[in-house]
Amino acid sequence: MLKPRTRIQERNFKAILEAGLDIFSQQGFRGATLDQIAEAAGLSKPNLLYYFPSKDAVYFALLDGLLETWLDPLRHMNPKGDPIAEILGYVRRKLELSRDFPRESRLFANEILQGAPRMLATIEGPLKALVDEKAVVLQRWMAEGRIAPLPPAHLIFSIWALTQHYADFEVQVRGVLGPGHDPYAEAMDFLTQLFRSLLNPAN
Amino acid sequence: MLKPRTRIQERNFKAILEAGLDIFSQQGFRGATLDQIAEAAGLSKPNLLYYFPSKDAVYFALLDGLLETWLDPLRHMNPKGDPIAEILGYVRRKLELSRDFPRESRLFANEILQGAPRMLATIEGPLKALVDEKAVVLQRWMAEGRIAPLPPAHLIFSIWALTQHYADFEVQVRGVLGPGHDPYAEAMDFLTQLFRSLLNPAN
DNA sequence: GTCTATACTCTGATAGAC
DNA sequence: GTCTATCAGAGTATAGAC
Repeated sequence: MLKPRTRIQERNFKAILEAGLDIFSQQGFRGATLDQIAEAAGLSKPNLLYYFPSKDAVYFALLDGLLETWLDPLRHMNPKGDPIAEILGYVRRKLELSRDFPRESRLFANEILQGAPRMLATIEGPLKALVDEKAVVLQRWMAEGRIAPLPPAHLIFSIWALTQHYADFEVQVRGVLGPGHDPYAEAMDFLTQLFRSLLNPAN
Repeated sequence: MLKPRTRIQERNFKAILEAGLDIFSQQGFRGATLDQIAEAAGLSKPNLLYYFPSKDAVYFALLDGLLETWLDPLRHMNPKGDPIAEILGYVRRKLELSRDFPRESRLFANEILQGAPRMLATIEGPLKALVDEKAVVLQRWMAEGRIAPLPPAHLIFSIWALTQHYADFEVQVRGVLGPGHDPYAEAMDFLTQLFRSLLNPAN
């Protein structure tokens, strides 16, 4: 993969990644074609392949660039903060990611749906490690009676599932709600209420 | 599409649908190839096309056959039953669907992720109608103070998101949990607790 | 750096022998 | 009913002119 040096290269490089995100997130890896990506980027197909040596290279570049952004909110959960506030903050940031970066969410969803052929190592490595680390924090909060006792990994799964649903199944959400709704604003209130009652140690 | 008449036709017909489910659910519509499906079904490609006139025909046959099964648990929610028991029963049946038919769940997920090009009418028609109908029931239960007041559509979304996550993101769930777990059994307990606390009218 | 032309492979679908 | 052979089109990637 080329390292961009000039201003034109910089611009084309970004245009390709932007177009790739558009197409890959909607069609999956195999469904996307270089023709579509090149056209969306405003380049010829050979020119696209001047910047990236292959279709795979574009896809990998997208996956790599995204992972950090995606894991960041969980990393950000502070073991020394107030448990409820920290978890609700995580939910909020994760939902904002779904709202502001739905294509990125769908790109991941496609990859996982297909059995994560290109990300299994990441899932079983860094992702599992991060979840395990945060599970310890959650369990301490539970042991101290500051939040209700729950299986920590499944608590994290529930946050992922509920927030990503609004990006990954956006078509369905909007179709079922009909016009005149703001799905993400409504989701924010609903999820706050959901996790408040779930985490309440009195339950 | 051929109507199966002999025993052999019956068997091949089912083999094709079974193989199609395998491949389409993993690769999405565009990613799947007739070669893959034919091989998985133990037939030659031309022979497959003797039973179904096109790739689309196989895909549509799968979508059609599934919709009923998928909507059934929600239909089954009884307006005259006990609210908490009815909703928890719905959660349980939906989770059992994810456990017993994960490929079907992923087939739908793929379709929705790609913008539901072949199912938008169904979503905005029958599916929306069913959700609207059940939303009325849920709102009555809320008005009567038998469950906590919540946006009904989002309550239903949360059931879909939380149960389907275990099928659609199974690779991730298993990868993060590591060996020695029974994701669905754990999910059943967790989701029961989650919806009990969420629906509790005292909250 | 970018384009035209093209090589080569894969894929959906058809023809026709048996 | 099933197979071999094959077509037309789309797809990834490369060569080479400018």
